[in-house]
Amino acid sequence: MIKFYNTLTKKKEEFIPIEDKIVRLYTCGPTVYDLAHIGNFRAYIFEDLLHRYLEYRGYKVIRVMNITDVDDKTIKGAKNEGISLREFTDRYIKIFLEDMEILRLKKPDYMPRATEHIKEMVELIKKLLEKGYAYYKDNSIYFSISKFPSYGKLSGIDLSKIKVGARVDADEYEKQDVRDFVLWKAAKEEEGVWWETEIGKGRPGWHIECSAMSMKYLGETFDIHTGGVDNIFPHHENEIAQSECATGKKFVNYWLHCAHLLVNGEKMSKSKGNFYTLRDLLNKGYNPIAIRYLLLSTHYRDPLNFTENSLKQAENTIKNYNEFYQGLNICAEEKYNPEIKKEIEKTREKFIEELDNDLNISPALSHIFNLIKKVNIYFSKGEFGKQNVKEVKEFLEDVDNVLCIIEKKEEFLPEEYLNLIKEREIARKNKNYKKADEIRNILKEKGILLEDTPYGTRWKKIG
RNA sequence: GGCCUGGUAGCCAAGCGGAAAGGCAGCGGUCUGCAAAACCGCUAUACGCCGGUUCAAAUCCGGCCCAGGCCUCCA
Repeated sequence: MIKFYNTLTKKKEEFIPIEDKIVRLYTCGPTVYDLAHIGNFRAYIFEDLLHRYLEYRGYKVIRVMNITDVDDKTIKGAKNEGISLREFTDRYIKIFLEDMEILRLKKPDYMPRATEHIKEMVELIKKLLEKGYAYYKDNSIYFSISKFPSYGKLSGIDLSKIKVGARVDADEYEKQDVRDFVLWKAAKEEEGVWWETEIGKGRPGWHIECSAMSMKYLGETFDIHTGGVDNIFPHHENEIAQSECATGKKFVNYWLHCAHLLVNGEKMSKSKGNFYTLRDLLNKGYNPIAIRYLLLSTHYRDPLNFTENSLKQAENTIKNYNEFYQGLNICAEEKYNPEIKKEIEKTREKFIEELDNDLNISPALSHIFNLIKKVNIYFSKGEFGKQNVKEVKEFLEDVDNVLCIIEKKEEFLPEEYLNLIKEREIARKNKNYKKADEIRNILKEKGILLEDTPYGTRWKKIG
């Protein structure tokens, strides 16, 4: 039984999809005006874990990740560079997709762009106008939150306590009530970005795209909607309001939000100089799989404190994990140890049990490490066979459908080195240790480390 | 000001009422011809601080301190 913490009910609840064995999932995606930073990727990695784990548990997942390619920041960015909005956002979409691949983020089934769904947004706004939930003011269209009594149910916000003032953009758009939010922004000459539509000349507000696109691809009511905690209010609250008023139906059953990432215990910001994009870290030589692992290994609802030190630790973990995975290959014995299979199955059960519990990844990982320890004991005692190798590797590959941290390297050694290794094994058998050590040192200088195991000598490349 | 998180060993991080998972780093040992790897042991009488509830608290309650988030377009 899978349980998720639902922001809407503030409780852990059993997950029951609307349609058996199918999950309709909407994950808030990027606004493509700049490179995504690791804080953003924390959210995307959480969404990736959710996606992969649901599939691991046998669900067919239909997932949408929106791309916000029209908003104040993208318009401004394009204008600054004197290029079209399309050209500008295309560039960042391309980089984003590359970054996703580097971090092994599973591609959603749909990645709709806001600018390609103006028609759907207009339809939705028309519906809200017809039903009296929206009103025109100076050619912009606003949603009237006073018409939706349950406004605030997601964030638990008390409207009467909303501070009116500093952060309200008073001069730009006139609203009846400062707490109302904009559905459609009247065209502004200086922006140069607008669409001629039935509801007027203008461009969409931010919230409406997610409602329009999620409903288009997932239906008027769907299973899961995710994002960062900062999206709870106002973004997701507004999505609920506009969607439920338009359809008269419940919008989303489960709302999942991930906590923020901190850097050295502080909020990441450009002025503090603790701002990292994925590219920054790659340029420093960090292993992207370690970045993935680090962002993955803390529970999604807990704040994650990112430091380069912890990233180095993650690199070591990933290195050890993969050396274990690779290192089993040396064993080609015919013998079979039935205990291994039992341990694997126990581990698999615990792995599932933990992740079923609101994606509780840390203990799930600890069970895998405990298995590795047990396998190492049998392995070094010589109580291991090639069928066991296969079993263990298959298990790690199985959980890797969720974790994606195995680095499958096809590494080859030149013939002459392989011959040296053979020579050394003969020397060792003849107790000619001087020669054996010489060969080992020669190879070490070439960056090849030899390890003698009960099953023969294995090698690995060292950095 | 209102609402909400987190503060567990050198570092990262689980546990959330009944004898402190796991990872990384370090030290000592076992194995090994020697290494490497692995394994074993040691590194939190203790979970931000102070009180309280309880037979029993890291876990519940109150207060305080620190860090962070949201309060109209930030994942």
